[in-house]
Amino acid sequence: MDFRPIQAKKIYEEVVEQIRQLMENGSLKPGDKLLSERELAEKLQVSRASVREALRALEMMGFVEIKAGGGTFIKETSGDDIIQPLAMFLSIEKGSFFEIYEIRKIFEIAAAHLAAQRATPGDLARIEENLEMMKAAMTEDDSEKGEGSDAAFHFSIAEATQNGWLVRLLNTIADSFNKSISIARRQLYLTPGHPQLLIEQHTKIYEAIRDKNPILAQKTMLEHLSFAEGAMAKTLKIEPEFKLLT
Amino acid sequence: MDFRPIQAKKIYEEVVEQIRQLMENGSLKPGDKLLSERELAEKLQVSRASVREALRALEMMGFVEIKAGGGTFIKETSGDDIIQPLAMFLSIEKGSFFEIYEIRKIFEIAAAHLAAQRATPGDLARIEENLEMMKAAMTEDDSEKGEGSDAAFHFSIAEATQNGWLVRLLNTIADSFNKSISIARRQLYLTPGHPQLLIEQHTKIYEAIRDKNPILAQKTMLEHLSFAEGAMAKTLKIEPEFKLLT
DNA sequence: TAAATGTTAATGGTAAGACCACTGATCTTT
DNA sequence: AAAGATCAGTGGTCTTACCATTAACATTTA
Repeated sequence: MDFRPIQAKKIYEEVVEQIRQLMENGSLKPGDKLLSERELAEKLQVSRASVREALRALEMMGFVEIKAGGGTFIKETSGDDIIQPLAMFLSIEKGSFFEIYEIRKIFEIAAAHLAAQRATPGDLARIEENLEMMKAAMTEDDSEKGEGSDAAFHFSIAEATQNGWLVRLLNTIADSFNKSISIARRQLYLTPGHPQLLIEQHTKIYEAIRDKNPILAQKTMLEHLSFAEGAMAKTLKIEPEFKLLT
Repeated sequence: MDFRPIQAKKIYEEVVEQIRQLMENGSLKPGDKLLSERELAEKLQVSRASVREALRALEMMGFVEIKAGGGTFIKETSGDDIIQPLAMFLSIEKGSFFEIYEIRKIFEIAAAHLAAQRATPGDLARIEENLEMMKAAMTEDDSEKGEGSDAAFHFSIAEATQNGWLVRLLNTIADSFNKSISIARRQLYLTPGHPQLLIEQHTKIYEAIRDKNPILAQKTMLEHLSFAEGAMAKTLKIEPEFKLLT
């Protein structure tokens, strides 16, 4: 006999699917207000609890925003939050320091390369601005400001690639990463001589991008990241598992 | 007066947070069985519905597996599914073809580079095996088998990097991507002359990795991906927004 | 008139109880 | 010992009820 299993899909998944399709074909646009939970339950012929579970799932994935007492709305900027689960995972998963950092290196190197090809004058101005802020932070001996402008520097380079997805992914990885090793990162700035080195490295990166030299940009970025990796690994007392990306 | 707003965190978020912390500090290990929904509700002094909403969220993010009638378990291989929302997003978001493909190129090129440095004899054997399967698929004119072995070929290269995270991320992106453009992908194999070209390209990639030549590996991989991108864009009638990654 | 205030209906948030289908282990029968 | 029946436990779903918040409307007040 050629029987096929009876459909046993969970109800909330069906609800998610229907809403997803409405978003896909454009019937639901960002900002739109969804039917109330009670109305949805009635229309779909399911309990309100099932509708709620579906909306929870969509909320976690960043597709809708639920306002208590107000209603449920299709979220405007889906995309940034899509990767929230990744951030959560990074807080749990231990011992993959070099694996994650390698991925970050892959992204950042590519970003530097692309930025050198595509950066607009406005992009360059932003990058330089962040670089100047780093220098100011050093002379003021303000390590917190230093870290902030450092992150902003890398962010502005990612933006210069004109690839929104690259910006989102790189940011998620870098943010989660910086959080999970904040101690080592702090140490990176407090070690005598390091601030000057970091500024030199950042300056080289900026100049390569400014001069529209993709190869040099990715080379200087790699040198910078490898240096930071080594310094932080030292603080964390970890040994690299294999040869670094070159 | 200096009042601060009362914390009005949603209950299910609190539940998620508590479970997350238990996973983070190791009290909950992969494979462990969670308390039943009813027990959790009693221990946490919340309703079962709230517990269920929390478990739904954890399920969507791939941290737990819920078996009807069996129980809830901490998932073994969290990581593959972490990015499921990404797959859903790709089905909604239009017009980011080149952005996503660029990210895929970044990953694949880096993977080829690293594979050439780190591939073990076993890795090389697997890569070659998939290459042979592609050739067989071509002589048999089996386009489905061709696509499958093509994906397997790229997967085995990613595995050869010895970086589990790279494998996971690249797979998620490549899978979602291939699904969303399955028509164009099919066309890629049905166009006269293309199968031979694809095999030539794959062979060059394999040889570069085998000869432990990272630079050549990433060059041949880029050529291959750019060719595929151009062919698929033609089918989809899309024009690149900017110069391709070089 | 216009701003502040009170009212109210709708909405999401939570709780409690009930029943069903499925799972897995135990017990019974063969 | 193997096969089948039994049964307690679990997630899946539905129903009902009440609370807290929101936003729109109506009212009062300066």
